[in-house]
Amino acid sequence: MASISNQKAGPIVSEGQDDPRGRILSAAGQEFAEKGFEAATIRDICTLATVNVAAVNYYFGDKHRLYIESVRHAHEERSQQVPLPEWPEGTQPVKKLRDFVGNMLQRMLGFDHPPWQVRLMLREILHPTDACRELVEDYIRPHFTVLCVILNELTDGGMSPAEVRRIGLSVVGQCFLYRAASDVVGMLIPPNEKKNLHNPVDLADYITSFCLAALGKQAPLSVEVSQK
Amino acid sequence: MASISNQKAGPIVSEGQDDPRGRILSAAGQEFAEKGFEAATIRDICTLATVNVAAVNYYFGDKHRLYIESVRHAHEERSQQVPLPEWPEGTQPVKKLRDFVGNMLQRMLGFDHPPWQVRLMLREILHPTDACRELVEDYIRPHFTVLCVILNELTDGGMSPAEVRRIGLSVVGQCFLYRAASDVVGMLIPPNEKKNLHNPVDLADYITSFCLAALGKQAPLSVEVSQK
DNA sequence: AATAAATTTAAACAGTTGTTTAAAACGGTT
DNA sequence: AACCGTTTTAAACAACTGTTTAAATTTATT
Repeated sequence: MASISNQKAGPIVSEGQDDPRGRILSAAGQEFAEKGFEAATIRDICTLATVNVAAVNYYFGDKHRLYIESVRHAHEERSQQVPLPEWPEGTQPVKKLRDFVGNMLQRMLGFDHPPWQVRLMLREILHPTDACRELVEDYIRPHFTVLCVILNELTDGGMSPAEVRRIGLSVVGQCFLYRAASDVVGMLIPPNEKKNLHNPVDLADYITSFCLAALGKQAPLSVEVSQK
Repeated sequence: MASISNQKAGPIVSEGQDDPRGRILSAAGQEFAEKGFEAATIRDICTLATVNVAAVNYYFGDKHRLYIESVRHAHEERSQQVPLPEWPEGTQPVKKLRDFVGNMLQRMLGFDHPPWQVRLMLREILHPTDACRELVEDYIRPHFTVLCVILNELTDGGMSPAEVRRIGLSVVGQCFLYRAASDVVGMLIPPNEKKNLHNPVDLADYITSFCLAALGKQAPLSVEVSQK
């Protein structure tokens, strides 16, 4: 007879090594990341996952629910791949900020080109769908909160939560540009400059310095010749 | 017989008031901006433009060339809508920077919600296609160059072009986040905070201050209680 | 080994897509 | 009024989309 999953979407359980569900999830993530929800086709996904076309509907119900699961799968994997750093008690806030920025850039930019997990999450950030809320609550907000705590420590609690958040967005924004608009950034600067300066380590040093200087925790980036 | 335009794509010329070409261009821009290239359909575009389905192929050849023209049309319109500010000779670099940031935010964020021209350009920046190169050369690079000149003035030529560009990207990045990730930003901060602080004017003041402080051209944002 | 459930398969479904066609309507010129 | 090229139209095209079907196969349980 027909399968049960037409109504409830999915078999009882499957977490093996070569389980088709996992292969579909991975293939779908890559296709959605590269082409977006509409342009990615179930047939391409199933070919990449070496399963039958009907497998998507059998395991996930429909394309939309597959997409939701793909985004969840992506940020869960990425959380394990690049976990937040942990600091021993008494670590200098300055070091924490530098570590955090380096960690964020590492997670966003990756080692060579960014993994599909990040590109899929990025799509959801730029053009949010139903999957966005969970992504924000389970992935983005926890990270952002850590940053705000560091910034609060750094400024000895001398700023309001709103001010702290605004500075946090300044930190994130500087990193975010290199990820979201990487192609355009690459067109705006000379190729060798991109090679030499635009790597996670040097960028983390620079962005941290920029923010520390703005907060008066470090000498300004520019030697001032004349005061206004 | 059949029309000539199958090979050459487009009639001789049409720049009237109610020309169908212009209506298609406008409708396509809105649809592409909202849904992206794949999800936007020629039929929806033509319905919105109140022309026949075949009009797109008659005037533009195919969907892809219509998209290219739409992006061009978008940034040309936006250049006229929000032109770069002009300063009388001798204007303080600090004021120029503040004006530039305010201008950029105004152009990106718009008055209420951003116009479709900006959202279409944003899509092209985030997921570049053939239309990207022209967008960068004719729109983005000129703006970025102006910013770099201002920053160079501001630091009295005391920085290398590469350093200037990097700081320029810090300025742009802070603005860019509020536009590209506006939904997620809105989820990360309290609603009233978004209303009170996240408008072009206050954001421009803050971002300018942040950068001026980092460059030592203004007092730090945070009063320092203890030096490291 | 036999039975039942779970999974996989090939084929088909109905709907939509971008694009093309050939005829009709339009607008200006002689 | 007749002719011309230009524009607009309704209809059709083939290809592709997500989804469903019912049978075949595998897997597990008795």
